Amino acid sequence: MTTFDADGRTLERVREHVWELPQEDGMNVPARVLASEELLEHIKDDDTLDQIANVTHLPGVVTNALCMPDGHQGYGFPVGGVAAMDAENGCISPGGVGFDINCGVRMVKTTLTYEDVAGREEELVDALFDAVPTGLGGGGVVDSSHSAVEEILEDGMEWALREGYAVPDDLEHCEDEGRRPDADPSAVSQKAKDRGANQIGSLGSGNHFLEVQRVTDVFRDDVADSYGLEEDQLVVLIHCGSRGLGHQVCSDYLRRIEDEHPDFLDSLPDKNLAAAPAGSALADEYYGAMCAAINFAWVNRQLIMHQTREVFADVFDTSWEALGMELLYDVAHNIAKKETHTVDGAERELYVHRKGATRAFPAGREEVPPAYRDVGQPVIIPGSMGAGSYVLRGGADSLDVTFGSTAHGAGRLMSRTRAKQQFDADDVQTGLEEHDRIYVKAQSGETIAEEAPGVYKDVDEVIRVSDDLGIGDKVARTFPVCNIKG
DNA sequence: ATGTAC
Repeated sequence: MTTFDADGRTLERVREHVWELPQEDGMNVPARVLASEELLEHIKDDDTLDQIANVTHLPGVVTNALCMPDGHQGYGFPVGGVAAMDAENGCISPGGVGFDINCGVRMVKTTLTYEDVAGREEELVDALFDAVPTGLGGGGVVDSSHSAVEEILEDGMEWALREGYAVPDDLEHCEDEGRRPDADPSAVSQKAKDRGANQIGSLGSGNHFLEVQRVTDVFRDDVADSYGLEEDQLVVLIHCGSRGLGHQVCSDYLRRIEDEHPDFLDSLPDKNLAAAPAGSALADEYYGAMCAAINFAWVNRQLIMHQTREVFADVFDTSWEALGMELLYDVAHNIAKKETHTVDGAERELYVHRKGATRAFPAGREEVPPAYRDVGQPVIIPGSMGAGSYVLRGGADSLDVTFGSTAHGAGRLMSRTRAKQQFDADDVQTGLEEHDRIYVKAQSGETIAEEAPGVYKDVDEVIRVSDDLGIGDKVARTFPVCNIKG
């Protein structure tokens, strides 16, 4: 048997790119890491492997807890963690979703090409920076109003449609059509609502960004045709989440689990795995609050897309419709969801947790919108601001291997603290501009250092593993033109 | 990720 020695833990090779931590001690199932040996080298010395093993201690976890190819250590669960718990006898874990509930990515298409924007990058990046609020703290696209927050939490993208910020096609091209019907605004604390009220339509900070990109490669012509993507086309990527509102929801429920289920918490190897038993009142409340925060995040991305459309219409002196600025798809990176999966030949209702992982449903699955049902859902995976991104399609094997999931990014190589020691913001910014003609404009220099291309793994390697495994297949690759961030 | 603290 081939093994990989990782600082005290031994991974057993199941097949190419599939490594197993065998079941031992309190593990309910084995854990699996999906990675090449090159990617394993990046995580062998940190807490990633301990964390994914810890996840298997949670009650009702099914088949395997999984770490995606871009995985790295996180809070309780690793980032890049996928775990499915039985919806009746299992549990639901805020730590398995993450603080930034429905952090996610959408791609907006255009009919422009790189030629149309070459030489005008700075004009465009300045206009986008002016139109889209960035950075920590408050300030959104729409004025704060408590009734608006309530409606957004309840209705998600349907609110945006009613208010004239969306067209019906935008809803069709969101996971869950941009609305989680299980949302329960009454389960969201007033404090969370207050934090969200003046952040409706704001990018935030950290790894969140808005990037204009050009399509540089098409790998699967038939799928790219279905998605409306071709070489040299200009597209826009929007990456952000639920801001302070989602963060507050996560904090509130972690605290409540500590207060209300202390014995259960004590039985787990890591307190940060905090989970509420399925069927408990607290589990239902968290699920309702999380779904509401998910709705909020969709509206957040929608309003940023709305601003983007207006900016392009202004800069190119036409309408966004004439520029073909349709939403390709909006994917969530941090969510849990009740889904039906086949486990050992039987259909089961599961809470699938994807924390830093993307749903990657293949052709035929009913949740995939009709426009993409014959080819599989689009999966949008951002790399770093110097590397560009990928569009994949949900792979035929994803349901068997990962509960229909794949990676969500390149994955960090180092902490933000270390990144700031290692990189200088001005050097990074001028390097990108002079070497790659990538124009970056940020609210804070610290963010540029924290998000320097060198702090990320090789996104090409992450995608290679996803494609080889058949969980997410390469469709197209993009390269940055200009980027705004917090 | 985040008004970076219980």
